[in-house]
Amino acid sequence: MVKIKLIDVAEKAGVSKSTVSQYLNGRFDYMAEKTKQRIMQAIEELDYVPNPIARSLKTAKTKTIGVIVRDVTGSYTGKAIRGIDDFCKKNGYNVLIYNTDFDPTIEAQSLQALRQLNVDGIIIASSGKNAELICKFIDKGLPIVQFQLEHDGTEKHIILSDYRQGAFDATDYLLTLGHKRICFITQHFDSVKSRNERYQGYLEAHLKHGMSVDNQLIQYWHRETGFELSPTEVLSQLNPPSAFFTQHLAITTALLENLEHGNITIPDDVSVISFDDIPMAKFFKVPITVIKQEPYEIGTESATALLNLISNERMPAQKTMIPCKLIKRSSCNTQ
Amino acid sequence: MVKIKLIDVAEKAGVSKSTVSQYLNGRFDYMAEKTKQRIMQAIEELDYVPNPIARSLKTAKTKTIGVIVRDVTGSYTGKAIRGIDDFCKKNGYNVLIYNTDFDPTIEAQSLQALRQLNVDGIIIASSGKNAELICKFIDKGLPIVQFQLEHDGTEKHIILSDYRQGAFDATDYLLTLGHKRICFITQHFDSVKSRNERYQGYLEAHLKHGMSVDNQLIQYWHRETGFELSPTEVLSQLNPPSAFFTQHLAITTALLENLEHGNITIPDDVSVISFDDIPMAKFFKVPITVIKQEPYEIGTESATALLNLISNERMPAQKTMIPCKLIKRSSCNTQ
DNA sequence: TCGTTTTACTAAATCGGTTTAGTTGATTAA
DNA sequence: TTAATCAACTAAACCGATTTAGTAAAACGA
Repeated sequence: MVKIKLIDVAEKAGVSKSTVSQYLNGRFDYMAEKTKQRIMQAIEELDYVPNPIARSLKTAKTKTIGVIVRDVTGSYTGKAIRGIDDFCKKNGYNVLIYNTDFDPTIEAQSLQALRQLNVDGIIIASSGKNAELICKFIDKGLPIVQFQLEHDGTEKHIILSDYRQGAFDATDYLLTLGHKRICFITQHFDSVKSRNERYQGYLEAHLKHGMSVDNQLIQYWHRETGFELSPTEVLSQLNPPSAFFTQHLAITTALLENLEHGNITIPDDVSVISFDDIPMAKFFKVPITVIKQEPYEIGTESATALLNLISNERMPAQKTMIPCKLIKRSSCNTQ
Repeated sequence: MVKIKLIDVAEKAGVSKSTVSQYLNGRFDYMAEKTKQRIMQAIEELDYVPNPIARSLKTAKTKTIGVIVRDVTGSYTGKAIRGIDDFCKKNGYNVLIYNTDFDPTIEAQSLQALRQLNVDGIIIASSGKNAELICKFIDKGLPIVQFQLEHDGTEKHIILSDYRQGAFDATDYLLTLGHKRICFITQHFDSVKSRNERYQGYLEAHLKHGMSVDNQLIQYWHRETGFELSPTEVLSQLNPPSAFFTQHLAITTALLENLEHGNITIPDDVSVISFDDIPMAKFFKVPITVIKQEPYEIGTESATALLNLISNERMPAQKTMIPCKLIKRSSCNTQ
């Protein structure tokens, strides 16, 4: 198969390479109508498609962006990627995905790899451990948009759920149902702003109901080691909570396992509300009430922001928050 | 930020561009040890990284492969992609993902797009509607590996589950439990070999148990329009089945919805077994017994095959089947 | 009528590597 | 001693586009 190239088109149309290139790039300022026609026809007849590699070499643009996530396999991440990809494809961009598996070192390597590949921009759900590297890249002119998690609040362009509102709604709902002690299970705050925001929402809801929060109600879960204090143990303490509010799906899964293991029934023994929607939740023994995020929309918003950033060099920093939605199912009892 | 290029390295090391290029490509045949050292050091000091675009232009290799799937968001597809990606990254390849949303037209466009991007190869879970295009590309020398679904059996390189064995095991299990009438719910066969293979497995199991199959037991589901005859209706027929065997997750979901709606309980009223594992199945009201596929492994196998094909030009055609595994949960009763 | 613009196009440099065809000096074989 | 071989490099062409600087002819203005 002989690859048709620009010079073939030029010869066929009886013009120079330059003119064909002008045509391809829509610079018709000083081009005779009939020249245009001839080039168009030559392209048509030869079934010519420009070589993006050659173009990239000269323009230093690849029409490709990189996306760094923890794991495409996750339900939030999968949908976010779909949102990013759909928007990018629609705008002529390709996307390269890098999985970090929650490892900041791999995250750093991915950032480096993407830069070496000359991507036009990067969308990253960062661990927060590579803030300096990200800043360095931004300073060097590489457009970067973050999503999913805010860390120190210095992020320039970031799109995420309105965690405060989501956590507020969840807590408010439970308090309205009459719960007095709601156990908030989170990963360690580690100065991750998004985790704190949820906590703020939780606090504000208590404030609204004129209630205070007992520190014992804040419980921690680690990705590697699980719960610091298992939910069943929490329930056997003095003044146990009547509800659990888990901050993401992995915690919810661990919670459900633990409760099942301890023969504790939802919602009779304890109510449960979870951040993140659960696939096929309706078939659960107890369909879990959740705060649903909109990962697909977060994806499209991130991609929109990045492509803007790519074309508009100097865009003002901007933080976009997508509202969460309370989906009532049957894991919460009135008290 | 000044981009370091090959010529900078050459100057610093006091050699020509060619020599540096030789070094980069590991052609040390006639290179003095101290030259090697000097180049190495220059690269080190300048923190030089070759520009892959420039390299691609000359070599006509992009170190990128394309993957065409229906939807990354699916649990099978997501894991398969992870498998492909992990293997490719490990071998210095990047992967571009194209989603078709089950639309053969988009599939064709994706194939064209990937070819225009000069990917080194393509992995595709094809709809079967673009067999000629795929053949044309293969003939033109573009390595292509298929996975997930076999259509006319003429596929050159293909990796998929051993559907016949999986369906056999599922059916055998139900028959052993004493079921006499098992309803097999599938999409229309449409001469898709993988769907037929499942059916063959289903038949063979019956054969083993000395039983015949009633054609009424084969029921159809369409992606757009749902069931031809709803499961509840099937159950209200003369000689109803005592078990359903669904051929993939989307059908299972539809089945469960329909049964719930008709107040039919699993497994008391009817047993259910499903192809494809179900995420978080253990929390279901009735944890569904499934035939689990190994999408991650299918992904890595596909990638392995493709990279071999890319380097070994003429590889013999090869079909790889990954065994399925029966996961017994509690949706099947003894009869 | 002659200089200045404007129009319509092109030659050649460029992007950053790879690769081919040499070149040079030293070593070996006849 | 001299041609042939070999080791260690290099000059220059090339990949397929874009872009800059420039040219020739036509149109315009005074």
